[in-house]
Amino acid sequence: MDDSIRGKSLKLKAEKIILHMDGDAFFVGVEMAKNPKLLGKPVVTGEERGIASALSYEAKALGVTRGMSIYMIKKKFPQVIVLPGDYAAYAKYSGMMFDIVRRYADDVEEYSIDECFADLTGLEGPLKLTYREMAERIKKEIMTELRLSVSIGLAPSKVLAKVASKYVKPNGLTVITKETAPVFLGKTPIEKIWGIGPRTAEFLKKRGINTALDFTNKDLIWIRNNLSKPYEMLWRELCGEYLMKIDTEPKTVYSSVQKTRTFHPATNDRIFLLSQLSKNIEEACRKARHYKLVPKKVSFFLKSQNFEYSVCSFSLSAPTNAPEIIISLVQKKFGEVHKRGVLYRTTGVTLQDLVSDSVSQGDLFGGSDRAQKFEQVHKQLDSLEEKFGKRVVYLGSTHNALKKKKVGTDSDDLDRDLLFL
DNA sequence: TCTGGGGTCCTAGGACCC
DNA sequence: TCTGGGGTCCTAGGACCC
Repeated sequence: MDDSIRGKSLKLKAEKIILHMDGDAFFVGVEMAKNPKLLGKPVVTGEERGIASALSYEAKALGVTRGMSIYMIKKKFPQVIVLPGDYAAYAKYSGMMFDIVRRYADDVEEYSIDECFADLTGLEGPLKLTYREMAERIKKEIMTELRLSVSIGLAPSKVLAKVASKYVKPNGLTVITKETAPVFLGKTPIEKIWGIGPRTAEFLKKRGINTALDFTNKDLIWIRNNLSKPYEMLWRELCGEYLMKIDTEPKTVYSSVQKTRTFHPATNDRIFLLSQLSKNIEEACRKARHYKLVPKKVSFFLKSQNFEYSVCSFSLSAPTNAPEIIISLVQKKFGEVHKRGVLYRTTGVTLQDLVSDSVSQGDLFGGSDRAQKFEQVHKQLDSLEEKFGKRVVYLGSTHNALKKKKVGTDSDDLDRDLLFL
């Protein structure tokens, strides 16, 4: 075989074809699929949170932006239709969307509720379709079966596939190859690259790197000397190397679980803040129990009006997901983060270093009797709540968080049965 | 971006040891 | 008392993602 031909065929074989699919204004898209009367209208979701989480392109055209307060939207744009989020529906449509991609590819990574990656490499022959035709079919099936619009990018690496799917949006289909990449990268501002946030973008711009092409034109030595480890992989992926693997495992393990709550007006009230933390802890523990996980460490924080964090973290002598234990420890440490005269807007708790509860149960030195009794009680309560719907029972220490909740008060919170332990 | 909520990974630097 | 050098482990905090 001629050397140049052999070189070429090896290269073709090595080249990966990665698909990235991104839902267009996904939450709003699902709302329109559920209720086609909304099509063509300015729609936003996020009413329950008080800020816009997704906007239809019509709403965007009016000047509504993501994160804008619902109050402001209703005042300035009375024609906009404001909807509460319907997360169960989003999850359902998300699953159906990914199943359509699975008709074509075995290896699909569900990256977020509205995004996935898939490996199409080598499917041209068996499917008797070009890669572009596969993407076209996926788009068409999602549109006709689910009435959803998506944008797709095809490229030899994940990072380039992300560039491609963003390049034309909504309803786009963009193919980038190693050869054509410079054209696309030259038109992509550096801050639009997946993995480059505001801090790194600022750092790079100061050094004259304004586009993704400027970035790939730097040599690898420069990247290594000036940036941290993950950016080398980013650089190589932008150059067309396939390094970030498709991860098809569904997410069932967490290394941490976090619950936070913002309220307004900001406050310094100890009792109120502690009751908010108590609620955070209850909810985080509930989630940990659901995944049969127990934390070895706990951290909690107060965030001030100026967005300054005061954090406190501590290890548990024995892992537990019984909120009573954790609440009493947080109460003891509260003084370390709470300062007089500072107004706080957010509380939060993170359960860290989660391990399987079966592992910790078998431990002779494991939980105290007290902790294990609480854990038993919560197991019972969890199944009770399965039956009667969520939030049947709250701890007494959480009572204040419900009573004093200022925003988005749903009145039946107050009527729920409270259990004082 | 006048800023909600839930995650992950990496790094610098301290503690501790020889 | 002052002085090295080197290794490991852990933690806090930064930066990023959707």
